[in-house]
Amino acid sequence: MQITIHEHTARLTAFQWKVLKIALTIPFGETRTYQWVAKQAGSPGASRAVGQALRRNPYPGIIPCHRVVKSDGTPGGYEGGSPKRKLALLAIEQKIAGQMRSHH
DNA sequence: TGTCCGCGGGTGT
DNA sequence: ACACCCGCGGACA
Repeated sequence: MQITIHEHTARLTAFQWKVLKIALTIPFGETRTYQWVAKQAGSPGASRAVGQALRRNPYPGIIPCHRVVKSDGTPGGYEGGSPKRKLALLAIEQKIAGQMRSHH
């Protein structure tokens, strides 16, 4: 069975889809900044708009919006303003990534 | 730290 | 067309 994602079904704009697809390319255990995502999307300076797009992430858990953090090192927003879960997810990912490396 | 302002895309009216 | 909203960024104190 073939699955096709129709972009209009989730009511997201082209820019928002672009942002979500870019988020998918961030490797496990790593982070990028909102600014970085904005540049990848071809709109440097649209970092706030990136936040808006990530907030509308229709596939939480699949699209790793938690890997996008602020440029000053603080985590930035997550699921209605709880950075705790965001930090916890990142800590887990980084721990697992480290174990994977040591096992080769 | 906290505050302030510019920013660019989105949403409602 | 307009006003208002933001999961931001950079500057400055």
